[in-house]
Amino acid sequence: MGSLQGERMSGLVWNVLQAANRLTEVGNRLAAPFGLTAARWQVMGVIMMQEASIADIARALSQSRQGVQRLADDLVRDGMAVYRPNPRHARAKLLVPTPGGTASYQGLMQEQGKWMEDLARDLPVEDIGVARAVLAQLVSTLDAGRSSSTADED
Amino acid sequence: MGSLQGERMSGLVWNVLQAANRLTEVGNRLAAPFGLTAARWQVMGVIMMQEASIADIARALSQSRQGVQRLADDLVRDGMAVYRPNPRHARAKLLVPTPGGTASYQGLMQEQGKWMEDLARDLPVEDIGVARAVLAQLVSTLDAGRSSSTADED
DNA sequence: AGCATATTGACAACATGTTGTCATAATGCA
DNA sequence: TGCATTATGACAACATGTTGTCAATATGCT
Repeated sequence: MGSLQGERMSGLVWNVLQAANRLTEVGNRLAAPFGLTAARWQVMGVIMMQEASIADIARALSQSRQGVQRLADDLVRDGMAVYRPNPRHARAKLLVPTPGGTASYQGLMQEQGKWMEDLARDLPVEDIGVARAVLAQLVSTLDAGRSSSTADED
Repeated sequence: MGSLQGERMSGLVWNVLQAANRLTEVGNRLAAPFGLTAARWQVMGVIMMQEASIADIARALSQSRQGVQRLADDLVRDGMAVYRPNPRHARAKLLVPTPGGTASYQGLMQEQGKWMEDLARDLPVEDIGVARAVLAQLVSTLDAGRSSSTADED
């Protein structure tokens, strides 16, 4: 029954999940010295580009507003970011990095750069490209399937 | 600063994390009709091969005993598995699937097979192989780095 | 046999994500 | 203008993972 194609795909899925677990774990270790976590780092990444409301950030990360809300509150509590009034919306405050948050983020990005070069050293350049294309296609297919079955979310 | 190799690697990491999120989400939707979740499905997968203690399962999945313990208790509560005395260890009970759990798992695996074939349809066979190799190498490198820096865990 | 060490399960605290529900603010259309 | 719809934030419940701690059980070595 199980087609050869299907078997290979199952193996790929397993590799993806394993890799994601490891990457998140290392990401957390990398971020800890800067007072950040992998998840908060992601949020900082969004607001470093441009100030954004909670809902904006959630959309940028394909996550729920509620989850991002808690991360944002944590960042504010830790002095990494602050809420600023939004001239275009009374409730949707804008989250912006503090100077300290900016410094942490930039230091962390520098560490991440070194880490990425270490990881890339073991892999053929062209294979990385192929892997990216495969995963991008996979994400695209999965997203397409989602929008067809459920028309609304949140 | 950021090398080209590093940039490509960062992109790959982002693709991996995105793909893992989607896969887990779809996995949960797939498992729900069978009274399972993606996480419990994984645990069932281990004990379908061979009865195992909580610690055995945790090692097989590279997860913490504590996390697996809760999933196992959930499976037992839902009638998917039962604890059986371990002749070789007074405390380390063995987790084994019930007939109902076995039926759910097998039905789910059949659904998964169809899903995998759908996903594989969009992708060149040889590219899947390359992607798997890249991710396997990545996992290997990440695991190697972990064992060198931290000698003990748990 | 006896004791140090490792393994295991239980319990607690926490980080990260989800969904559901509600109230308020913004928007668009008759 | 007024009203239905949408967008947003807040709060709660839950699923899944982590780490830390403790007690009980095995195991191995002298």
